[in-house]
Amino acid sequence: MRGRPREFDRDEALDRALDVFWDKGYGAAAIGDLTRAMGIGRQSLYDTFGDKHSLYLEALRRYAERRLVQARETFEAEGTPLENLRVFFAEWREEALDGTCGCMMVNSSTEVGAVDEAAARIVENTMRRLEDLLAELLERARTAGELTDLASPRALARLIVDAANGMSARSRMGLSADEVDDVLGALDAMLTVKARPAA
Amino acid sequence: MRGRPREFDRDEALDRALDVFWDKGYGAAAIGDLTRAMGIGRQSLYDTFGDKHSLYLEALRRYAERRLVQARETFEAEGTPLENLRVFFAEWREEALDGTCGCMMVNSSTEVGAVDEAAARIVENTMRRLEDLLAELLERARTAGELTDLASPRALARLIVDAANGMSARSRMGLSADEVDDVLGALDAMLTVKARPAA
DNA sequence: GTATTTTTGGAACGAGCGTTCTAGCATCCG
DNA sequence: CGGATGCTAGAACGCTCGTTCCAAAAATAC
Repeated sequence: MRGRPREFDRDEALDRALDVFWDKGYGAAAIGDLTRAMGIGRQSLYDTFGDKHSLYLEALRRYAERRLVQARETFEAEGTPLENLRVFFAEWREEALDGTCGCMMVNSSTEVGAVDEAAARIVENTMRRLEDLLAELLERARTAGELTDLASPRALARLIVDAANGMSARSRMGLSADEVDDVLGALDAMLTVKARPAA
Repeated sequence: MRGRPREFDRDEALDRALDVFWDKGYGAAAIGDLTRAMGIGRQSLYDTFGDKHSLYLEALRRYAERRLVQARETFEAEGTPLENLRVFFAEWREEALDGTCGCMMVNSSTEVGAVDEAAARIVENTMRRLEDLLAELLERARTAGELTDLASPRALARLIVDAANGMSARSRMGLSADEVDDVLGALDAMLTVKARPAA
């Protein structure tokens, strides 16, 4: 007596919804846009995901988790810490040039960050965890003698996160490869420079 | 036969509207919020500013112009280029710690940047001009021998703009002084470091 | 078969929005 | 004074949206 089974894949539908929210934001994504992209009917959406806000939070959590997992995998791959960081930079570069949507968490923080506490907490936690992961990686780089002593690993991690988020905001207006490479090159040079011993 | 004169100051009312848009964004700022903050009636708003979108663009232009003027004044003050840049950092620090709204242009770029072309153009032009001002300042710092040769003035300017915008996005979630100082300190150390001549 | 569940889609509700219209009152100029 | 303009406030329009209700069809389990 289990009745008719669901015809769509829940995770797949959630991914489609994620794409819509990522592109349009929360407010501008209408239910019609969502059901069309997800390939399901209104009632199925409400039965499966509750309401629009719940669906949004679930998509945002999914996005955040995916980002953290990717960063962790990159940071814990084989290779020196600095090499892994450069892979992270390369991934960041590709996303800045390809996608025109920016980082969904940055978008969320400015759109609903002031009103939606649940979303704000997700964004805040994720950014802090990403900062922690970066700080750990830089700590290892320092131990390995790969890192500049210009600033603490924590400070450098914070600068990198801010630069990434800032570029995400700019990526909406179309970034050239030069602009991205300038920023990444400056960061790279900074991280590896050895200060002159005596002024 | 000129009739009754306007009772409110147009610029002042525009500033109040700017505050509302800055705090709530475009979509979440209702006409009622605007008229209440501006201290005028609905009809006066429409007669004076056209409609909501025109008012928003005018407020955004005002904000952008104000930011550019402030940056230019800071950069062209007495003192060495690097001293002036540090004043810029101090102003940036204060805003990141005091205001919880972030930079209005960053907020605009994520909220309406995808839909509102007029707003996107304002943001884009302003950010480019700010980058240019920073690059000129850093160029002068280089000439004066104050600047690192780790990266070009243009690249450093782009990094600074991205870091500022990224911190703006984070400021919505409440930043501690440590977090801000970490980023500013790392940037400062980077800009002034002299690379070791030989490895 | 029956019972149960999911599907789809139409219809409607209710709320909020930007905007316009209207009417009445206030203030200025000539 | 009269004419013109600005202010206020209420009412209404039209639109979009999220959400719910409902009914009929389809697919499973017993």
